[in-house]
Amino acid sequence: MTLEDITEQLQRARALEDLQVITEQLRDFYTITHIVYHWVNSIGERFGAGTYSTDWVDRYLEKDYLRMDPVIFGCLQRFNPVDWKQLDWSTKPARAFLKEAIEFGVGNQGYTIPIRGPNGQFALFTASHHSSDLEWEAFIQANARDLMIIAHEFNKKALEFENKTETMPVPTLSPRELMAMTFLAKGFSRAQAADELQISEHTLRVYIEAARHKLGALNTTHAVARALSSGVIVV
Amino acid sequence: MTLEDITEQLQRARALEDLQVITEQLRDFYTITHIVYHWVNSIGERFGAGTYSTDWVDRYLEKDYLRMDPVIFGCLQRFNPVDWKQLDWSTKPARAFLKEAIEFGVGNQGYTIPIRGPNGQFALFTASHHSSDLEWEAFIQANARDLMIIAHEFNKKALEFENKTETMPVPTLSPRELMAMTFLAKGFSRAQAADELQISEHTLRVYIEAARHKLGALNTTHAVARALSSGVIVV
DNA sequence: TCCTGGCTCCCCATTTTTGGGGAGTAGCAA
DNA sequence: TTGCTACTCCCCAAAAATGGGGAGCCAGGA
Repeated sequence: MTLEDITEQLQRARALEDLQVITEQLRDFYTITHIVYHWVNSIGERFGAGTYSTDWVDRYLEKDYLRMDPVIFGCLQRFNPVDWKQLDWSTKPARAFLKEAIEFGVGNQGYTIPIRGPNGQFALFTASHHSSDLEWEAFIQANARDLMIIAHEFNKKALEFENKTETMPVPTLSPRELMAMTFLAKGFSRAQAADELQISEHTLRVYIEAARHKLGALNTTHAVARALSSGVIVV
Repeated sequence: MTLEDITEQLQRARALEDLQVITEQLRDFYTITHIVYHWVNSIGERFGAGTYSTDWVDRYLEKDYLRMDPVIFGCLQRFNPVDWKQLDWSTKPARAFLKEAIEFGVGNQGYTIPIRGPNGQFALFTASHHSSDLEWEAFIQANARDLMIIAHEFNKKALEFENKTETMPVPTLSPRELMAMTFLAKGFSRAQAADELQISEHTLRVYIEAARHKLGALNTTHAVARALSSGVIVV
């Protein structure tokens, strides 16, 4: 089975289970210990496909390691893929976590690609292996680009699956409504925003209300949050 | 000059001007009309390197086309690169905008890759050309992967430059502060959020205030907006 | 033509938020 | 031990936001 075969299969994937199978194929293709795709969607639900043992996944969730995993933390602040060696393992809990991970069969080497989608969607694609630093470096050097492309294909699929289920069409705000929301997002009070737009505060209120209703928001803050995370406005 | 030469040069780039030169080299290498990298950083500043005429850039900024450009709008909601033909050009202002863009020398075809970095950073990498649909499709088919890798290299550099100069370090919110902001972003009132967190509303207020100060925000809505667009919280 | 949508203005009372202040607990690290 | 940070609770008065209502003007599409 070649890499081309696998990516083709990835593009044909129809459900989450297919992604699971593909992580296994990739692991075998590269003859490494693990391939994992881990995804936090726009409403905070988590989902993963990968070759970690279920014991480890269960333990990870149970102990809420998400909150202290240096890989997650590092990737949230980075754009580039990270080799695990680059991360900050200096704190005690971080080292304990790493030790436990290795006991559960995670490789001592790892390379994780952060992927970001619209609406704050965030995902990680990880390759992990038991090997020496030198071997691992060579592996990364040789395969970094392919891994990145594959990671993106995975995320494409994950978003595709998500969109099938729920999508609220993004409402169209009028120019004044956009302005109003933008000023609010910038921290202006209603009075200030009205002043800036050279209209009465009462009028501004009408826009905010209109925008709120269009966005299906419960209050002004919610409306601004929705407008921002749906990309309707940019601050 | 080969593509390898150009990417190597990209990796050696030291300043924004270097990126400008590289867009020109890429344009010539692919023999297309334009290559543009456009970037909105975490504090809303805009920056671009590319081969568009300065006339067009000036006009674009002057008319505030950012707010109605379907390319921007489409990319904000998508993960995949978009061919301009897929976008929604049905509104009148959108069509007028396109017409004007073509008059100013922008190609009738275009392919734009959205790129997202940490802290809500967002960038676009665009290839544009004057050509038939078929020719363009072939070009994209042949070069999509390379373009994506190049786009990522560009963004890597841009983030590198940014970090050198100014960075308002992203504040670290405590778990409770994060919860508070998250509930507010979800549209909960303070009373509801406090209820949800099983604490008094007074306590919740302390968190909101603390988060506000850490985020340098003028009011709650502003704080939520900043938390969202800096990626501190995800709703 | 009529009708819709966008823009503008005004009133009311009620609820919510804000901006200060202070004070005690627990846990972790130097 | 002595800090520091996170978490929890409380008071008050002033400012801001909310949720209804109504009304007129203009432009563009059916």
